[in-house]
Amino acid sequence: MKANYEVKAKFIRGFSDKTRLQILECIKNKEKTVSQIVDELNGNQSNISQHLACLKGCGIIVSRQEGKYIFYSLRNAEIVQLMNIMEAVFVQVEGEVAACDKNDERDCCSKP
Amino acid sequence: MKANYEVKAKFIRGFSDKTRLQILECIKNKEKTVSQIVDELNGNQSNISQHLACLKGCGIIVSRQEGKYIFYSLRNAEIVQLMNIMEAVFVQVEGEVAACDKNDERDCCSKP
DNA sequence: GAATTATATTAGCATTCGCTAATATGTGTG
DNA sequence: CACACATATTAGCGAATGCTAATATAATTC
Repeated sequence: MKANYEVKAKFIRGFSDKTRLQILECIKNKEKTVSQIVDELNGNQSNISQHLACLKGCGIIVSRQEGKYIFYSLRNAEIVQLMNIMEAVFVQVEGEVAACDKNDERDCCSKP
Repeated sequence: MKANYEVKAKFIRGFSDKTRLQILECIKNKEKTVSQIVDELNGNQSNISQHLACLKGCGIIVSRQEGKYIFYSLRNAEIVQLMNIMEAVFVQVEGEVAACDKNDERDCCSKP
């Protein structure tokens, strides 16, 4: 059981950003074009585009072109399942994690 | 269905680092002390300690003290399940994600 | 209680990351 | 072909992150 932790970390990092989580939620049930996503999230086109590239590079989403539109969707059902389990586990610890945030200037992770 | 994406992202970020993934794997089946982990991973004590604090702050692991030792273990069975699913989904996309790494200097996510 | 061992914290640095603004590419339309 | 619209890319900045080395705290042992 070898393990490439670097690459695995990169994969998971795809999920570890608030904007990317919103994008994933946004396209979870239905493929959407970039501009639809930008609209729904009320986001910046460049920013969303970059996050989409990230998610694609991480193997989390796929795209298909239709005329001048590009539709993005989750890669497959396993990704959906993973998102659901993440959510389920997250709600268990949410309070604790949020609390950890409160009392420090440097991030919870590296912070003293 | 409200959603605090900031906090959720922070939770997931706990899993998105190669050292933390190694730590989690290391204590997956059995609680371990800091020095055991440091030894097994051949790591830096300060570094490991900081990552443990991060994982704890993210609600992923818990600790208990026994004399001068502090034992760390995964928070609960759901975390194990999440790790397993992450692994299962990861192996599907591993090749692709690794490839994405190759050809760029800036990170896969933000990189041109 | 001095020395030892185990762990945590701090500080500082180099790198990565996420964002915005500007520009480029590509595709359809008059 | 000129123009509009959809998306991608680039550059640059400030903030977050991960690392190491040094120091602090806490519990243990002699």
